[in-house]
Amino acid sequence: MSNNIRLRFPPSPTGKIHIGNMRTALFNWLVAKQKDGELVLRIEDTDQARSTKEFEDIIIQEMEWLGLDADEGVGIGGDYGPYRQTERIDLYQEYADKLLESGHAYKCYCTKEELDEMRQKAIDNDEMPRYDGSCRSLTEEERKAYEAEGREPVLRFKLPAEEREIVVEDLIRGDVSFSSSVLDDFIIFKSDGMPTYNFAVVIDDALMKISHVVRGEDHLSNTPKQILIYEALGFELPEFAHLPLILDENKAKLKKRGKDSVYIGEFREQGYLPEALFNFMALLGWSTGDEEEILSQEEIIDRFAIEDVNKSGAVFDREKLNWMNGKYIRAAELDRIVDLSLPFLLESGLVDEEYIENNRDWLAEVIDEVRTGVDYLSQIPEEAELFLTGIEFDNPEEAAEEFKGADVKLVFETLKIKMYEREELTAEAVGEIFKELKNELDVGGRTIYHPTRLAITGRGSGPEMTSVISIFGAEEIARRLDAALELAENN
RNA sequence: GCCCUCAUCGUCUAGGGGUCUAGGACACCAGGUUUUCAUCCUGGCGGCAGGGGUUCGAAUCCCCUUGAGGGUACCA
Repeated sequence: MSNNIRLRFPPSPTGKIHIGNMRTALFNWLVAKQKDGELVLRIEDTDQARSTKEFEDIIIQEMEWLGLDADEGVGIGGDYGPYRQTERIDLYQEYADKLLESGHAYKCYCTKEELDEMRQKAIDNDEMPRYDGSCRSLTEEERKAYEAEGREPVLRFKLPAEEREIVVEDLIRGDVSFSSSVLDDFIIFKSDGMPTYNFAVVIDDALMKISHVVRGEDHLSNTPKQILIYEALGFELPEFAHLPLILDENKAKLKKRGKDSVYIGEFREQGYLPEALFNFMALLGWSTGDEEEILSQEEIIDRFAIEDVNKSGAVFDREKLNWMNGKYIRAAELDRIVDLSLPFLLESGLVDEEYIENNRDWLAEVIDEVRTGVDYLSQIPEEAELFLTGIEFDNPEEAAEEFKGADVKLVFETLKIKMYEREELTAEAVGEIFKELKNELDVGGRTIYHPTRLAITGRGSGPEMTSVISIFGAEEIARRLDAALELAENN
């Protein structure tokens, strides 16, 4: 399947991966899948101070969880490796040398302090902070003198002498043009021997034969610099597409550390379903245009087009994600939801391994009932609690009063009899029993339902009574009814 | 400061000159189902940032203003 369509997702492992990054990965994946191309996972770890292997593992793990499989890259291999930038230094060096030879780059010995001073002075004078090019034409003696001082040079890209327009042809935004005069001689190799982002990204994308560069809008302003490098090296330009950013509740670029965490791992740990997150992320900046928003992976791949992506930023709306996730939870195979819910139940202490072993079917019934009310699976325990613990009234005296009411005993006793009359106590059967109760007994609906619910669940509200009774079974219900009556007599 | 981008209900969006008294989804509100909560169904509230043009006719095209965001690092 080689049609020269190649995309890449190049995260830097300097933090846990969040919604913003993953949405970019998703869009790249979608284009690759749809155009029958390949997706490359490249790790941009040139920031030695902040990159860690641990974060790299997290990225891979979370992509896998969401089903965003790469065809090539770190952890997978391929013909264009290595795929970690720190393992590609020789390559960057090689192309940097070419630039040096062709006169497109030069060594700069200015220290960070000198640069900072220069920048500050410019800002103070209300001028644009740009590198002044003082090392542009150093003599051999000056160079030697600096080296004798022990200064480690950086490599700077030399801007074209003549001012010119640099046009980024963007699939989403159309042509965006920049004047070279707003750029300065930017650094392509750091003094620690690492390439800078703008340089490495060009070398990698070119050498890895990337055809489509799909990335966040925050990279748009850097693109002209990269285009200059492509040109200086005689590389062919890829297609560019700059995605709108995902914003936080304050409409600012999503931070790695916000009020509400947006790390992918936390969504997983809270019991969000990967397909729900997938669906939701796809709709951040893109839409099919018609009314249905619950879309399968296939439908999304089928209908996605990078050209249809929005230009404006999208606020991450957790409410909508919750709604969507709830939909998916209700629609999913019960078995799977049970498997995914068990760890939460275990953690809550409501059940233990042995209990699960012996009561899996019963737990499945409970979970099935309770899943209608949750947004994510970590909410299962609190919803399931009333099925898994004994009755405890918040206020026993008040409860007792409720049970002392006229006809309550009659209702309870009749209910018991009718339950035992049934072969199978399905929710439908219980429904019929309640109807009979209402018809045969001369009591109001409230007298039937409210005390019954209280006696059985200890609460004033909760899942539907017919389901609760069906799930517990006649015997347990009878016990609870009796206990309630007893409470009434003793208070 | 300078450069770039963006601008439709609170939020995600449809809309690419007339069919828009602007459609859908989430949230919210009301009603129905469930004599509870939730689910589910129905209905409602709510928006083209402002000002100029162009045009017989602008949410749609152009300009300005305003606002928001991004970039301007030996971060990526």
